[in-house]
Amino acid sequence: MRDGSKTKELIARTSLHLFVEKGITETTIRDIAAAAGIAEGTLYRHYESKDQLAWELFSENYMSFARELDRVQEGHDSLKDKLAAMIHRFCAFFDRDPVLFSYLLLAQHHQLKKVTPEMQTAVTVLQKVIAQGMARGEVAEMEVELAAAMVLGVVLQVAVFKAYNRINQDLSQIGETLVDTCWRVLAGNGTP
Amino acid sequence: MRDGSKTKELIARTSLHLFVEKGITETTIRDIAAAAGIAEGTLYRHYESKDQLAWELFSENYMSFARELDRVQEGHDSLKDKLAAMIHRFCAFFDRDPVLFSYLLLAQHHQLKKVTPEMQTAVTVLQKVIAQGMARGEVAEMEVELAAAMVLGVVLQVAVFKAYNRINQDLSQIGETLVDTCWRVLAGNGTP
DNA sequence: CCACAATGTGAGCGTTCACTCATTTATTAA
DNA sequence: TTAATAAATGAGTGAACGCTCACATTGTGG
Repeated sequence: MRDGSKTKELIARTSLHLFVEKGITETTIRDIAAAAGIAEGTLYRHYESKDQLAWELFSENYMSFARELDRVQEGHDSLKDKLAAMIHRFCAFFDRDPVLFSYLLLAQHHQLKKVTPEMQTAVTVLQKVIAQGMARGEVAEMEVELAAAMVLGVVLQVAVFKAYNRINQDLSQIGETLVDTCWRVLAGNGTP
Repeated sequence: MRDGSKTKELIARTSLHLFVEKGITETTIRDIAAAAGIAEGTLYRHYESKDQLAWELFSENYMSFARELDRVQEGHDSLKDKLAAMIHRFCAFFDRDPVLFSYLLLAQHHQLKKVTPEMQTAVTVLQKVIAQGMARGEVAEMEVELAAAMVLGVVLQVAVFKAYNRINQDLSQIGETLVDTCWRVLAGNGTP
């Protein structure tokens, strides 16, 4: 018998590889099982559904991105600059024309409708962050933009991810963690 | 018995409505047949597959958009201004950072890979149009941008449409028509 | 060595969906 | 009226897919 946690890791690595290669909808449980050299049933000992597997991999990746951003604050400037530049453009374009931005992102009416609630949540969070951040007078403009882009960017990414891959998981969980990370980036590991 | 062409039109209208409402992948043949009050088999008398039906509706819509652009050249300036403004922003953002643009549009590596060939074709066409347009010295800068955005925009739209709805139709057909229209816009109904 | 739990297996279930085809119904031409 | 053609029908087909479950295998504590 194989060690349980090793098998789970194997499934995670194999499926992530296939998801990136072919997309989630196009990757079947049979594909994953065959590629990992395990039976289909085994996968369900470790993950309760394909949705959950995909979601876990996806949020893990975004958590490591968030951790990366934390490290940016600790002085790794070249990554910070790179990210800041990217995110600045991201933000600037969204500021200039959010409707066009959304339109380009999703390109179809029914997908736009799906995303709108999450987008509004993101905007609300964003406004709170900016308002409180400004009020406290501790936050540089770039940092607000960084945080804002983080929230907006990730939420939009999640929305697109969901639209593309037809995943039905809830956004609230990842949303909360993102707001936490956002605050830490803004206030330097402090709590709101 | 119903008149054949009337039935085809009914199918077209009904399915377009459902496609816009729910998306193509989420709309089944049964949905369309039920909504139109016909049997499933009837649909296949008029369209050889769901792909073909979706594609026909989609390209029809873009053809009418192209015709709209033709009419712009004939003096309907407010629409031209409106389109030009929209397309200018579209172009400017693409110019500034095509990689980020594509990334935002598609948000996932495997979808990017699918689109790349068509994108390259579009860029080639675009370069030809600009080069020849400039050489002939007849084309205002804005018109080049308009045409460029038209080609790029529509091809990208088609690519996103395909990625979202998993349609496997070829792009070459619509591509040629687009280049034709492009030339007519540039040269005022002349041929290259 | 045995009992028991944890893990692995893969044939098969239930469902969905695009598509087919034998049959029925309507239209037209002679 | 009748024969021939065109259109419409919907039960049925086969394939794909996520997921289950009865059973097999392996590890562990007493």
